[in-house]
Amino acid sequence: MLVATVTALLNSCPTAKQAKQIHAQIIVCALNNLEPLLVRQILLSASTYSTTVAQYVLKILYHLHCPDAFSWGFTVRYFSQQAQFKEALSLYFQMFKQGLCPSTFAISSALRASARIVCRTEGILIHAQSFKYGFCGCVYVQTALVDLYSKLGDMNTALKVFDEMLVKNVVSWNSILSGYLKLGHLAEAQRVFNQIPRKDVVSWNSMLTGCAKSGDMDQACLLFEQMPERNYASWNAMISGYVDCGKIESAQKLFAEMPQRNNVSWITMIAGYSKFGFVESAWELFNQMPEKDLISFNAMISCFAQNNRPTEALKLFNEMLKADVNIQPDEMTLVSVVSACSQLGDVRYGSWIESYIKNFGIEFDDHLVTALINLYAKCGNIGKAYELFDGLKKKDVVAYSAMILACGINGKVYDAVNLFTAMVDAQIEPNLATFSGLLTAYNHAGLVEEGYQCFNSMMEHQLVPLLDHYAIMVDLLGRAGRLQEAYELIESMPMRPCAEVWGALLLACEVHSNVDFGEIAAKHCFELEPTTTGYYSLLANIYASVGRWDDARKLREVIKDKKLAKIPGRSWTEIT
DNA sequence: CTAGGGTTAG
Repeated sequence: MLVATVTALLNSCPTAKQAKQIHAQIIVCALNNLEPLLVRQILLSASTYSTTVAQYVLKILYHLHCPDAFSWGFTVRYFSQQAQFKEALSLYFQMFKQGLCPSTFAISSALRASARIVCRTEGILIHAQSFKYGFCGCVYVQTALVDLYSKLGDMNTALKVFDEMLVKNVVSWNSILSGYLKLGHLAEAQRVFNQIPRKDVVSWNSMLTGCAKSGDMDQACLLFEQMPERNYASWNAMISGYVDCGKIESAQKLFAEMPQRNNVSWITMIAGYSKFGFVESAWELFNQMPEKDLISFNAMISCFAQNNRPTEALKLFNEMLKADVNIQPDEMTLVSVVSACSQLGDVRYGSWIESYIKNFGIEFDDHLVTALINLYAKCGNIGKAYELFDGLKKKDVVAYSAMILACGINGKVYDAVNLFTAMVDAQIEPNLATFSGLLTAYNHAGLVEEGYQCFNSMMEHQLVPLLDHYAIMVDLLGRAGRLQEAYELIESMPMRPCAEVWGALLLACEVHSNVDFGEIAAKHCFELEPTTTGYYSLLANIYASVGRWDDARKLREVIKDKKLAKIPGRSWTEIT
């Protein structure tokens, strides 16, 4: 590669991520035999992208006159430490292809990389190589192997390697412990924990997290009190445990009590608030954060997107791109941004967002593609949605549900049903959202009996219908004119019906000019959402349609008063 | 080796 080409490439690179990938290419060139002086020039220009890369480049240059196994090993380790696991692995295999004998350095780093991104085949291959080169007695290699097999969930092999270790260290103990915890074998983990000769703070934290994840906060508390030393991870694991079991107040209390907070603490709380719909509290914390990083922005953007505040999500996204903040978004950012765009349901966002993704050099991973399916479906581009769906590497329950809904809102009931059948055939368990999509499909097609059957079949999948499912059913029954049944369904609901549910009935009553149920539905809507004038209009329409002009007029008066009373508040939100 | 952010819901 010529200096000019590489330099131009780097200068035109719009994202740090792409720049990093180009670094990787350059480093391979460097190690592969380019003239040192030429490469030096390239690397120095590359190093302007980050100080860590600059430091690294200097070290590489030191060895450059002879790209030997040591340099390669050093490089693999560097990438592994930088959490660039894919790059680390690919470098390792390139080195191997050159016929160079790997060092324990390279092997243990490559194993670490394959453990972190759970590359089964690669990991096992490297294990075989380390055996071939006689490195299986090296503690670093052994420790990495124990961790690899624990992360793969293969505890038999992990234990086999572990038992062969002449010198067991606390890291290998901890790897075994986290292996069992990952599988949810709490009792086994506890047994291992008790056996660890010199437990360190990681051992305690792992055990604590295991208890918290299984919902046993009492045991987690006990461990937290007993542990000889606490670090950030200990406190954060406790906070995260409380958030997971819905005890947001306890989480809040610990957050306030902890001696020092790091970004993980802040983000755990923000995500916790988001989960339970406390958007204002999340926003307040976010603003108090001293050093906001990518993940904190992602958490906050996701909070807005998940709580039906798409405009604020997009606003914050723009905020992070501003020069004074300048944080590069990643796949996860875009997933929330795409979700926000689809909530706004504006066709224009489709191409806007795609060009953004391309400009930022972001990969279209399955999550992002699923979010895009929804976006295109909402914009009515079902063909594009299908195209994306077919291109998915792995179709999971979310992907199927998104596609079923895509068909549902675009009037393709039979496609939706076929997808559902295909999904069940593929042994993928439908969830609540799957049924939302399917019911939506039946609703759009006005297929009452099928919808009913579908609703009732939820029980067969051990699913209890949520508010939304009831809302769709009420809408379906109501539009079909089966108002009595719709009303009875509402009455049979195990949870308190929200305004949306009564609103669906009210709307149906307007369509069918039914005063009796209309009045009941409206009464509930007025109670639940006194400021929404739309419900008053609906009832007024119903009165008008049966000739009760006086009642209709009275309601229109009420609407006028309410609108007047609302003006100050509304204009305020519109300005900001 | 432990702790934080993602997709579906007329």
